[in-house]
Amino acid sequence: MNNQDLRKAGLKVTLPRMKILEILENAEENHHTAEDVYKLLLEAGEEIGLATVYRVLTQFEAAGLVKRHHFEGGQAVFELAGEGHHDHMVSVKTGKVVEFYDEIIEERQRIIAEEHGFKMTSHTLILYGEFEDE
Amino acid sequence: MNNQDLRKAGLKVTLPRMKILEILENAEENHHTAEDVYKLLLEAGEEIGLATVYRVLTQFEAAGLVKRHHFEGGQAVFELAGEGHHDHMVSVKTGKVVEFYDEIIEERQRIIAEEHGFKMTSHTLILYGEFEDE
DNA sequence: TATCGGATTGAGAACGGTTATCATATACTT
DNA sequence: AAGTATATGATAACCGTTCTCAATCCGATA
Repeated sequence: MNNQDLRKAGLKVTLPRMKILEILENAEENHHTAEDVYKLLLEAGEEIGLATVYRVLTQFEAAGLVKRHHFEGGQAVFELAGEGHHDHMVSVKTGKVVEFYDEIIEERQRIIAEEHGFKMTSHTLILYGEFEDE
Repeated sequence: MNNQDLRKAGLKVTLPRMKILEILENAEENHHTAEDVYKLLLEAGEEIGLATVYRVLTQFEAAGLVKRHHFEGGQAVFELAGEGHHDHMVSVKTGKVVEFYDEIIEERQRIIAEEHGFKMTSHTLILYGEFEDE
């Protein structure tokens, strides 16, 4: 992910955009709230405004570079959009997020949608609970 | 659903609580935002405050009488909690909601959770799209 | 490389949904 | 019917997010 990707997305290459991409790529966790990203940038010594973080993340989302999820808790979380779709398992205790993909579930969803005359454009499946080792 | 249910839930039987239950039971739609309920009550000539609606719905939720869902769009929606669990199909065009249940999906979720050492306590599956006849 | 014009930024105000505050009104006990 | 604790309604506060707008930056052009 680099300047070319930004340009391809129709976005000027600016410092805030590059820095935010950098954070999303190099952070330990894959899923961040806007405020997370903002704080990480401040800690890294960058001068950036929270509004810019929200704006840029929204632009990245529109460009397909990141995905936005609404887990429980009010704040949206963002992740770099890799190639494939996946669903999420979220710890209600620690917030830890694990991704998974199950073709059987995907297939059933398509079938159910069709049975209901429903043209499905997206879906979200989130499992809440806690990991046994936490 | 009646006064006994409220008492059983540890809630005093008050006018606002009864009226809100009534709305949830008799409305055309199964899924309502707090503001929906509020407006329906006003239209029905009731004097009630929005704060009360939120409070009561939250209490109902805690008592297991209603379920709260976070579909896209920011506002939470509430539905009477019937016996069984189900998932949702939401029209991004009209907001129409259809419920469904699929044992294969449920089963796969349990298996996947187990495979990840994850103690699942709840889950949400929402399909977004539009119905062919709308 | 210096200039220019439109896009982007940062600070803070504004916003929408929801929750907290608090004085008043209302259920349930005796 | 009276007393007491709980519930209510109006409104302020709250929190995450978006909007506003003057100042700044990017990058196409000369």
